[in-house]
Amino acid sequence: MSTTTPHALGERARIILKTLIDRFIREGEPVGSRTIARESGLDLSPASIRNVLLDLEEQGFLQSPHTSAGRVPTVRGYRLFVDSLLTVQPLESAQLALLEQGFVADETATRQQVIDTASRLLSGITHMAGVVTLPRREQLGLRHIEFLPLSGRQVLAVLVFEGQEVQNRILKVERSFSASELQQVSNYLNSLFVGKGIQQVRESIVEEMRRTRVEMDALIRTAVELANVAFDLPDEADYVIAGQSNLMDFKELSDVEKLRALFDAFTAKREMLHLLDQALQGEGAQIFIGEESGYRVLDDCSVVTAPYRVNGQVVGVLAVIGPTRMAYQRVIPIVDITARLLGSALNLSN
Amino acid sequence: MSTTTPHALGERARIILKTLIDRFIREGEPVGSRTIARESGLDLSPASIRNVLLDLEEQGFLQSPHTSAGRVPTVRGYRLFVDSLLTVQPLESAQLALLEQGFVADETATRQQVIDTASRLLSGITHMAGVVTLPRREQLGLRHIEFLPLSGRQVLAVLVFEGQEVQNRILKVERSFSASELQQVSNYLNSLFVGKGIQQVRESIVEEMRRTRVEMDALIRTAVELANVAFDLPDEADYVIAGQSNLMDFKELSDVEKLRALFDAFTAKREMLHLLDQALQGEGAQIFIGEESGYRVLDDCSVVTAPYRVNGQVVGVLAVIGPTRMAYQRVIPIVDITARLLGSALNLSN
DNA sequence: GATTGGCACTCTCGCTGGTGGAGTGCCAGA
DNA sequence: TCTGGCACTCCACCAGCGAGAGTGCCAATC
Repeated sequence: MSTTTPHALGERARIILKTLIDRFIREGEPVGSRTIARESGLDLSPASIRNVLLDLEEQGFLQSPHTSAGRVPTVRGYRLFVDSLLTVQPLESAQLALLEQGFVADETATRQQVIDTASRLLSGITHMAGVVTLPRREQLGLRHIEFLPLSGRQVLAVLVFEGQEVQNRILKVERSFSASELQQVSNYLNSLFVGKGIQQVRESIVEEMRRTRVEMDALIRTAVELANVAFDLPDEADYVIAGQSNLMDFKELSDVEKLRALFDAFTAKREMLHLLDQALQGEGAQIFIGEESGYRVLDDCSVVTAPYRVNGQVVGVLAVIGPTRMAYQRVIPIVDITARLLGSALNLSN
Repeated sequence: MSTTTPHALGERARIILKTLIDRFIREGEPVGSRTIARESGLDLSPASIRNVLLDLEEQGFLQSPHTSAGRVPTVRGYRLFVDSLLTVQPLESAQLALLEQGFVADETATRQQVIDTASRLLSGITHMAGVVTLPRREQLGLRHIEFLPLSGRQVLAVLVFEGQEVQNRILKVERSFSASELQQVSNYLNSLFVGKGIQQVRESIVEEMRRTRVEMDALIRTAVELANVAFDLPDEADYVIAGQSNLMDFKELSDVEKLRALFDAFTAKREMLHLLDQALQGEGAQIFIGEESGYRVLDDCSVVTAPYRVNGQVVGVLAVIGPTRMAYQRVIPIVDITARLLGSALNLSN
């Protein structure tokens, strides 16, 4: 690369770039030198601004749709903006209130309801799409396990986790079990597993299975076998999305083809889940701008994510999806705070 | 009304109307007299056809977008077409196979999965939006009820219904209960309620409560009170939708405003549920064309519905939603057969 | 009397060329 | 180093035009 390193930008260039992007985010139209001269606060003529703009364009931070149309940020421009130019706004108190009200401690709310609320709030406040992944059970401690006889060769397994999460599974079994038999099985497994995460439970099961071969207690053997089936099913990741249709209002996403591809990706979920998984690792808010996400359908979108915690463990992530031209300085704190509120709402009443 | 009654249409007019609508459904563009002269099989010149078209337009079955643009069916035209002109096609064997494969007896499938499959199949085969309401629990018999102690003042209620339906509810209670206490409660309630529908259960509860005032058995009293809470929560109607984005491909729905309103209605669900409720009453397939539905957002859409049964009881309805210009003769049997297949898939393994 | 060919009419759609405005790049002068 | 001036480019908008499609009506025909 013969271009200078990105951060060799002078103060003036930085101010001009920031002014341009601020303006573009607000108005959505290419910004010309005259506008910047007026708004930047720098006492410079449009002509001088133009020189700087030319530099910025050469360095790949800006581009112009055509010769006489002002300039528009590139992905690289947004990146610089987000990383070092942006001044994160404190959340407006009205919006904060809205969020807090949304999560008002309602002890009867199910996990599903809390998650729905979160994604609806995200999309409602930002006017974009809000996404919340379901808590990964891998990370949640088991509160309770129970097996119930159904008719015939069916057993109902009920797994209760921290964070309001209840799972039912209907198991097909070899022979029928009596209620009291299953009761004992449940008791035994509870004493063994409660408090552990699924991963630990699986390890325990393996260990128990080894032990069982030696110690020939029929009950324990049954218990371990049932547990093995109950915990065998894969831990499918999933998410809830709200406000998809908000995206239809952005003119930069008005290409029907692309919009449709985007919506299809939302329902197919696979790619989105991959992306959101990456955000699970990171610490705080994370931002994927345009092509950075690596998924074609998101080329014209940015994704702002933040992980949320239950019991100190990161169990999921929430995100706002909108056009690359979004008010990052507003969205970032919204996602951040919602993540915290969601975490504590799920912690409640464990 | 001075106009003649709708069915005073002569045979010739009927043939012409049918030809026109068939063609319009296939091609999507206003149909002119020449086209009809060629396709109708009638040995008439375009000029004669025009005379008939004029009549049909005066009677409100057709309209022309502008003076020189051929003609297009009105809602009334479609209605007549659907009610008495249409020749329902037998389902293509390829599609039938697709449907049957989709519902192949998989005993491990949950109710949710079966429903999802149904709506996905509907939308996949028709290339429109597929909707399936969840089975109304009101109509489903109870297979099993169980109460489990959680920590503190929480009790987990598990309700298992016919049709693979399992419901969990975390109840807040006045005092904590022991496992064995709840076991007894569960046993008692099972003996009382199993096999009954929710409505009957509620009646039983009321009756029991009256009895309880006299007979002062603490256990029974507790049981009835818990049951009262567990069955008190409302039976929320809900549905699953698939292939929403298919609708974006129809040029007649390309108005972004309207499309957005439609999508919002799908997520809000309320209006849609009202509409689908109506279809619960009817016998077989039912069709709402354009404004007939009574909901603005559906003005440009038609909805083809059919109820489905579990244990002989109508418990839900499925629907295909698309533009008024849809291939009714194909869609009707698809919806019909899917309804039957869904019903038997849910009956399975009760 | 129903049917038909002829015809004038209407409306849309796509193409063309012209104009005004916005913004640029560059250069010469301060 | 900054600035005013200037020629240039490109888009968006509009009007005008011709082709094409389809109509309604009328007079002629079977």
